[in-house]
Amino acid sequence: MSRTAPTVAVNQGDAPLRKGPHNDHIYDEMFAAILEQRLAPGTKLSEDTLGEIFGVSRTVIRTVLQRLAHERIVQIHPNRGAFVSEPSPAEAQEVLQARRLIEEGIVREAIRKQVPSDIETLRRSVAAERESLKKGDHEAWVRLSGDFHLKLAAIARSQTLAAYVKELVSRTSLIIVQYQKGNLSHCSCDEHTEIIEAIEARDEEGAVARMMAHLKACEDQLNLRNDVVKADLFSIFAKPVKRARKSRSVI
Amino acid sequence: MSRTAPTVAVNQGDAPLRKGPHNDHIYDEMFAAILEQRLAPGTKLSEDTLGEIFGVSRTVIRTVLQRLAHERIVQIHPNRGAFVSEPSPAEAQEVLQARRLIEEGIVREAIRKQVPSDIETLRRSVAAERESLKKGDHEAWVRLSGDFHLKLAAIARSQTLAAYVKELVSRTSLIIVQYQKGNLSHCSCDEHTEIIEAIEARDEEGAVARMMAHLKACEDQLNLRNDVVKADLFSIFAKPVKRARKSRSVI
DNA sequence: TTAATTTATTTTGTATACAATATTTTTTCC
DNA sequence: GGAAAAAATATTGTATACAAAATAAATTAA
Repeated sequence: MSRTAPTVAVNQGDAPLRKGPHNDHIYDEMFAAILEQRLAPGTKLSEDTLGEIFGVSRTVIRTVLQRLAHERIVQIHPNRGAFVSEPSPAEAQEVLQARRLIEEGIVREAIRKQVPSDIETLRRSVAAERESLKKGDHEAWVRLSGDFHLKLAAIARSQTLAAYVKELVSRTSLIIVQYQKGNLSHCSCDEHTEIIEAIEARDEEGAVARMMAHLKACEDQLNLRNDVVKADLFSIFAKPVKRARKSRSVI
Repeated sequence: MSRTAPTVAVNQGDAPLRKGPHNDHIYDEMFAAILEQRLAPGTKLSEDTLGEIFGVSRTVIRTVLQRLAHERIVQIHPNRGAFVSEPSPAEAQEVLQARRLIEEGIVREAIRKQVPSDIETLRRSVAAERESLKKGDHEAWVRLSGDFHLKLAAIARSQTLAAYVKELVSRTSLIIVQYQKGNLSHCSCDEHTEIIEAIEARDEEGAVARMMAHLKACEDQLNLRNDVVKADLFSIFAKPVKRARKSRSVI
């Protein structure tokens, strides 16, 4: 109501406007926005607002939100609405653990199933990643560095595992936004390149070790001590005030 | 329209009729029906019909169907409707492969994270499974034999992996319906018991080996030769008819 | 009769309307 | 002024209405 944007903000021009997988387009758009960290964790995703932005009714927005919720990058609180997920430290560790497990399996399978053109595909992906890093295009870099893992899953020829990896990679992106320690994220290009080389050489243990090291490096740049992150203001600025705060406000 | 069942068939009596997680209840009901093999693969899931049965509008049925579709036990064909999934042989192999990978990790983690009461829980689960088998309650047996794997995932303390296992177990149920070779499904109780004992003894390699053998036994009772399954009538009853069937109808 | 075409019916996709629940603002009371 | 209560507003949950597509039935042509 109070928004100033026009009714159709995204769908202006190219799309047939009333045809095809409207659904998928909006999903892709929102998924990319979260993956590329343009939407911060905790952001409220109002159905009305999104409907205005994409020029559709709440019905289709709802479908998209439920899909994103099932992929755990959006959280729906009943009667309260949808929000970009804020993974807890415990959830973050779960995601990283699941990635180690699944991506080890994927690396082993990729070594068996690979054909030469697959290696080419991986190399191009890393090249694009390096390029985006050089240009300082953060959004492209996040997308491409995840893309490497997706391509690996595709080489393992398992749509099932690929779907899980897609989910885990996007959740990892949310985790990094929330818990990254330093300001500069470590360059994954070299690690990706090493993994490619080990896969090409069919060095199974070497490839697995490098993948594990890569995921470990990712985890090491996180601060998952939940006491620090979720401590409330009182425990941080704890001045010795006589009368303690009363039982926390009931809302 | 032509159905004879009354408008409210399931929701008669106990439920508050207008409150709470209506959604979840219908989801549970449909999930159980598919898992327990009361709904055959390929069954059409009409929105109107389901709405009548559960006494709700298509809106909420739609939500449930989309959720089931994301879990891959229902397939939605755009503009055609939702159907109970019919996993292809290739998909079946993917699912079994994913289970081997993920459940190996879960077994290892369960060994580390277990407390004595966890073993009790597992034992009770297998006892119930054995009981249902003795009573010849097929539906309960299917549910309980899957439940063992879910409980294992819970002991590994990973909701993420538990969700994946839940998905894979229910897909396995559909796969067994479609591709089981003999008529009698092999008794998993003993294998489950062996896994429990190895976990309790903290015999990691032994527990993993037993889990792998268990999943292998499951796969071995399947006939995944896609030539047999999907061959059309002509190739089976191939009489030497002069004029071959004309180029297939263009719709 | 068989096949193709047209018409009718059914079913899904989306928008909208209304009810139920949260949230915000205003009012009241101390 | 500040907290509590009440009213007003906004947002989600569900049902319904209508449009688009697919399926089924009926008609026509060969």
